Amino acid sequence: MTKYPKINEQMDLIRQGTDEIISEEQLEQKLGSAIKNNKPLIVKLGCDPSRPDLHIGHTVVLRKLHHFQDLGHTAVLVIGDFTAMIGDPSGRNKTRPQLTIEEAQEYGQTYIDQASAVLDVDKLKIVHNSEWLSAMNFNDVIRLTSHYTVARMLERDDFEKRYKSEIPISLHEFLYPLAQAMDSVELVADVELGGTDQKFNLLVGRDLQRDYDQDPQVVITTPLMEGTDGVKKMSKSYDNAIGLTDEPGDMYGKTLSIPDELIVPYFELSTDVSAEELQNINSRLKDGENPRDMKRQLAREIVTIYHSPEAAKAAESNFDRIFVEGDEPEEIDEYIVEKSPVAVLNVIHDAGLVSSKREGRRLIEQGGVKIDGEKISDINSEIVVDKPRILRVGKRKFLKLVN
RNA sequence: GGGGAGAUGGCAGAGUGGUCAAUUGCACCAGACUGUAAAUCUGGCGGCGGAAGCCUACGGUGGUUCAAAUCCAUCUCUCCCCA
Repeated sequence: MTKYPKINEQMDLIRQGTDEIISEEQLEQKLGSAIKNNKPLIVKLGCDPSRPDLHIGHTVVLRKLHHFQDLGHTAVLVIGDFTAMIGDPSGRNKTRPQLTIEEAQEYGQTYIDQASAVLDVDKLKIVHNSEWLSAMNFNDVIRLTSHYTVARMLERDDFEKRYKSEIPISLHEFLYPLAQAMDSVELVADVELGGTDQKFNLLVGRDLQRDYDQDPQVVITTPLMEGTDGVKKMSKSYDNAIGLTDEPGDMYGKTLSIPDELIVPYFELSTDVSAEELQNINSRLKDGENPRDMKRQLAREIVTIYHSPEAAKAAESNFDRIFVEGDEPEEIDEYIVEKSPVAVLNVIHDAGLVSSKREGRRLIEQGGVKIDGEKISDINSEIVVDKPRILRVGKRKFLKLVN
């Protein structure tokens, strides 16, 4: 009669790769009543559509949401279009552009498209928080804010830090956690997921639900993934992210550039390898096997998830050609040159391989430009395109010159 | 409402009349090396130019000066303290 796995089996899966569950007892209770009443749990994940470029760090929590889908529960993705329209000023002197409704909608869709690599979109319930938040009037807002105190707001880590280091905090930023909590009330969420940096916001949801006489949601946080630099958390703005829409070659290369210590965490958080396989990788590393081989496997896994096994294979052999053997890739974009003896500097500039001639000069001076494998040293060098020529700028940029 | 401090290149943060296209660190790019787009070392890191040089730039605008990121006025924004 039951379509749900046993509670302890569910718990095992849920615990995998999570940072914290607040609280496990409540979760078990909720799972129990879900089975008893044959009523799936409402599992909520909010997303910020203002930056729709997802990277594999985002997929950690999406993967967790997928687990709940697998267990038969209702996954709800809340597109934070309302909050995105207001424009989060944190970060300062950026004057972040406020999104229009259309943009927020469009970005939301992009988000869903990318998330579909990890989630079961057909079973996903998607809502926009503008549906209820924009309907609130000032009276509602005041009543909402009265549920929380300034002192409690300042408990939040980043608010506290900003306050102490004299970085401005706008009043409306205090409304963000409340708005997000309102989403939980509106959805009567049983569980809310988020990265560890979201813990505060998620907890506010619990408090608010209690005030609204709801059973408080269980909060589950997932670890933040470190970026490819191994120093900061993964983020597009730190330029240390592996984007879900990255080309296979980029994905593969970026993965190989991670520090060795990140191999296991990456496997754990961003791939679907089994616990046994993870164990295996761990012991191979301990036995002193060349970490490169594990890293290559990791890179293949990742490219396979977002592209295909074939793309992974191609990316790998391409990588070997270029970086291991110093050879050219098999496929190179063509660029048509109009007149035949043409200055190398002009070509690399016109073709967009460098952003300015100044930069092109620097590269030539430093020996970073090659034609058919021959280093160019003279800034005024011209090239005769009597046959296709391979132009290489730096390590990774190639162009086949034709006429 | 009163008083004080500040706004500098992607970020952090020096510089307080010429020697400043602006010290330094991070990030970034290239070269060498390497299992790697890791680490390390070397070079570079506004634009045009072969170069000399020129142009644009230190929150906005206007001014003083032979000369301003630096001085003055004003505007915008931010932080702190007192009420």
